[in-house]
Amino acid sequence: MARPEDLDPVLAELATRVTKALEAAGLPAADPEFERPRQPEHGDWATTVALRLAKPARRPPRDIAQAIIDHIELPEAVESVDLAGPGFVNFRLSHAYFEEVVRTVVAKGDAYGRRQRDAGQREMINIEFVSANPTGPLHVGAGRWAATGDALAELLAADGHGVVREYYVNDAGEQVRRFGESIVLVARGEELDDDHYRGEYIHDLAREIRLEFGEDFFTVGDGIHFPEDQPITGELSIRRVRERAADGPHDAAAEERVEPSLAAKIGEIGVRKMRDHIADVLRAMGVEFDVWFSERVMHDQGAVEQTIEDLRAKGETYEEDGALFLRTTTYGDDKDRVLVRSDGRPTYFAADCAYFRDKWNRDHTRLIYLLGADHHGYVGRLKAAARSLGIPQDRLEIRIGQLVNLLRGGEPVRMSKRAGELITLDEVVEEVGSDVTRYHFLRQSLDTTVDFDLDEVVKQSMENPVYYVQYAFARINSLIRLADERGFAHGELADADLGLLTAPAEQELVRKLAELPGVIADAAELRATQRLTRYAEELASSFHRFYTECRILPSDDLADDERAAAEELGRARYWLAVAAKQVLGNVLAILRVSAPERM
RNA sequence: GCCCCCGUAGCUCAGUGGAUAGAGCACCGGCCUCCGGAGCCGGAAGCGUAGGUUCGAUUCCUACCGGGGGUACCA
Repeated sequence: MARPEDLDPVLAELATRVTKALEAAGLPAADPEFERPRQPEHGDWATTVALRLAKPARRPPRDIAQAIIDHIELPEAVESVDLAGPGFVNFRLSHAYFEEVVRTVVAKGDAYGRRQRDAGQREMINIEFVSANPTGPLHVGAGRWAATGDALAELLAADGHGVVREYYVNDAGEQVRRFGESIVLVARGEELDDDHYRGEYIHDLAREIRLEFGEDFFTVGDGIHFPEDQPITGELSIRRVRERAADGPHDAAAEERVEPSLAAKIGEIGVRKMRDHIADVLRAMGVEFDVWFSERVMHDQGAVEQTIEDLRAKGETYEEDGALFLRTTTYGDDKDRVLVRSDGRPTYFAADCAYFRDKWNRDHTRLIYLLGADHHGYVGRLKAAARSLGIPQDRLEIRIGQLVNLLRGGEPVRMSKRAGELITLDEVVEEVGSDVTRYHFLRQSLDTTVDFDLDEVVKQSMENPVYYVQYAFARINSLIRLADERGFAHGELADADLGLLTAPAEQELVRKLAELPGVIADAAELRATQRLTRYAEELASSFHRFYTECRILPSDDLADDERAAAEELGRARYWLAVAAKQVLGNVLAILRVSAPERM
């Protein structure tokens, strides 16, 4: 957890003073950890160091706390200190401290809350997410990884790290051939087998390819020539998709039905189209990847073979029954994994290893994988593979997110084999919007299974928390707009007397503004986007209360003697509102949820 | 069988060792002469069970109960 004293010089100073007080009181040295008390009556910061010290010092915690209080020299920004409960030492910050917060927010602007790190503290993080196979449209669950991965990336950047967003495209191998074969068979009007991809989108692809390349494309076979630089264009209209048949036994006969090279070629084209479509959908959700990493290119460049050779040379492999195994059990995996099948073809796991090597060689200091719970079984072998390749254990981080239940009116949307109707992500985004979709996913912990009820999300859209937050933002804008229209003389922040902000609602709001740096640091460290959405809701709530209780612009019907005071107070409140807008805007920017001027 | 996640208010979820466990929805009662009522204020209601560690456990450990997912020379 980020230490508050690393983020705030005042806290750092206070930590020093506590340490000195311990020394002056003849107590053992200890790290004074600070936390924010839940109850406002308990002050702004508390340390539990007296409770921790009770045992080693063999004195009652309250005595120790009192000794600290007796010996401490308070920094100027700390107004008071007191002893409470079993031995808490509570500190209350001065009003001047919070006035400074408002000034800092306005001065730093978009940078407020973000962390600057020294070169030594700064990581170069690669975060891989979504990476859905480009053999079909994205389902709703992928939306969760899109929203969460993207916001986490933004959060890590805000925490001062370098970040690369990456999508691994499985565009090689057996599944591409099978995908291409599915398209060809559909184009020829032939029956599909159980292990073929099926769905309206396969028909769409077949139709499109026919339009672009001609009817012969599906019948000529191996002899056909494909110009490498042929532009692939055309709108893909994917709507209702029948679920592809899965889990079927591998049917060797299916391989003979379409010439392998033709199937592979068509599959390649289909994959490119699907990948473009996926990129479009993700873009509609505000997600832009820095790297689309092609598995096929990696194979073409011999990186997979090279990696297998490296592993063999390092003595991490052995042969058995004609297959080459990687000894992943050495590194805690349940069983050793096949790198090269007995028929000589490398497995996908071999490609995963090569991909690891490539990523690590790109000078990242940390590799984050965001995977769904359905891939939980891969974690052991991925970690083992990374270690086999010499990637330090603590540099690879695999986050498992629980799955999304797609519901309609409280009933699960069936995903049965043939008849099941699957709702794609682009349909959802189109129907409920990117902001609602993202926010819904970002609000929940990765450890929680999310229910995404199409009816509820649409029906409740007007009472969705995202609107509560956006409404607060729009409301502040409206206020500032109105101030301008009325010619309210808000002057410069430097001239405003922020000392006038003493009402409870004002204090609460300013304190909330002061929390942002810590919230960002903790959320980034815990990889927990829900910390930010909660904070956004709390901040919006604080603003709404402030707005309700505190008149900002002076009323029209004031006597002259009241007017001057009201305007003075109004100026201070105006700048508080400006700071609130800045902070709320900064949070929404990290979440990549829009901050509307009006709604 | 083994592995992972979850069990907190009527419902959906926050809270990864601290003080009186918090939001939203739903329910009940208040607040519009003036800046956006998509708002504000108040009320009722909860840590699956049993042990353990600790000054202190919703949080960490063990067992059990209940729900979800995973356990391929698949891709």
